[in-house]
Amino acid sequence: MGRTTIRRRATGKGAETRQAILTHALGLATKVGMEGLTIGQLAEDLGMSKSGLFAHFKSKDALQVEVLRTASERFIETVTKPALLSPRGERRVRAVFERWFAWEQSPPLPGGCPFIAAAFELDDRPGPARDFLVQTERDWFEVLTTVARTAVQEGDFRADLDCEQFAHDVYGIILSYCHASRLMKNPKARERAQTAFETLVRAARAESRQVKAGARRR
Amino acid sequence: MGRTTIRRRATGKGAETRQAILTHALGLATKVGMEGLTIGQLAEDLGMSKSGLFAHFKSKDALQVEVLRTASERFIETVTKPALLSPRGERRVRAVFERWFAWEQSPPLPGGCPFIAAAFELDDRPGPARDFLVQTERDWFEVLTTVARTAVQEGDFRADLDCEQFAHDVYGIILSYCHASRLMKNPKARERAQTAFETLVRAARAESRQVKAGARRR
DNA sequence: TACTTGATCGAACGATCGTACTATTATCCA
DNA sequence: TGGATAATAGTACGATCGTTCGATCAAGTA
Repeated sequence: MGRTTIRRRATGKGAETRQAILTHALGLATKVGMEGLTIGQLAEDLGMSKSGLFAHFKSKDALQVEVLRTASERFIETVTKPALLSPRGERRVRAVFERWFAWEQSPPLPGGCPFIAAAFELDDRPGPARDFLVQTERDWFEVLTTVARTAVQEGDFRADLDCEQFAHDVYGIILSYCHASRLMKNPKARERAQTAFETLVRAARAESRQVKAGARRR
Repeated sequence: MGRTTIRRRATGKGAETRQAILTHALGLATKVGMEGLTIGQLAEDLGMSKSGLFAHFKSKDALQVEVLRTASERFIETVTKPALLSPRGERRVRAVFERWFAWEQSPPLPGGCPFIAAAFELDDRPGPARDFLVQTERDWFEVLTTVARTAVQEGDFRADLDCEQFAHDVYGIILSYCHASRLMKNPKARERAQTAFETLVRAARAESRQVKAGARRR
């Protein structure tokens, strides 16, 4: 019933190399996918031996999970935490949306958001990597839903807003942005996403009462 | 300047086997992805030798392109053509949307829409497969944009509707449906997609004048 | 029936995959 | 500083990858 976490030293040389591996692996995974990740390629890129690298993780499955875990930690630092510094309500919803683009375009992720790539890669491949990803995406949906619900509580959004539908719709905007931007190389992708988002927010707003001053955007 | 198409017999035993290969490969690709496709696996599944199968395509790149071409042809038969039988206007827009779900859930595609999976798999991998996919997606966007524009011409949709934005938004609904349905196994995925679509259509409708009788749904 | 052509097979290529073992070196603490 | 332990390297394994080549088999035409 207990955690099956492996005892592992948090400090020392090993931990450093391990982090270096995961950082590089994450960036690589955004380009070649999670299955495209290769022990041999990673070892060559980092100038170490296959077996030396492999020893840090005991299987490729485990490596994939650790890469996703690394991504998840960085996502929280890049998107969730900063967004929670914004004032509750619509502004926080906007902050989450904007931080997400900072995440997607950040230099450590040359191929874009690893979760989205993994979502369509692993959706039909059961295993620990897929399981971990699903949990991560659940957490992300909960963030989206919660900030929307907060905006309802603050009176920015309609009381009868379906916050889960709102979260679902926001993710649709994000996904179509990735498609337009990464595959189609459409220069208007960001603009289209913003337009869709503004429409969605406008429809979510409380119309019947004047909201407390300044709660609207800017 | 000429086509680089290879002369190939359209009939005979070879063409039959070739089709059988492509049909099976397409279904397999929806589950394991385009890179996950393997000559050896295909050969074993179809009970033939690797080299015998390989002879039909002269490289894996070519095989991938042919799989995408097969998918494209079936997509047109399953989605585009039937939708064009619906009356012009909003009803045709709805038909395209509905036919797409029939496509995504059709038995030959056990892993869902191959284009969407490929879009996120190949977006960072230049090559002929990616090039072909981009063209296919361009065509699909053009279908979406055109049916929306037709609805404007018919007076169902607002005259100032941004039809490309509409197409972009519809695809966002479709993408978030795939995410919710395939990865998250959310039973409400279809429902959420329909809700989002109805909102989008409602916002696109011409409100200022009474549209010709019966053009509204049902 | 002979010959041509297309379709398929069998075997093998070098490369690379994930993984397992055993050394050897580096690091850390008493 | 020495001895324990962690980190890395070396080598090898069986499997599978895409691909090549020559042989064999089937079909159709003369």
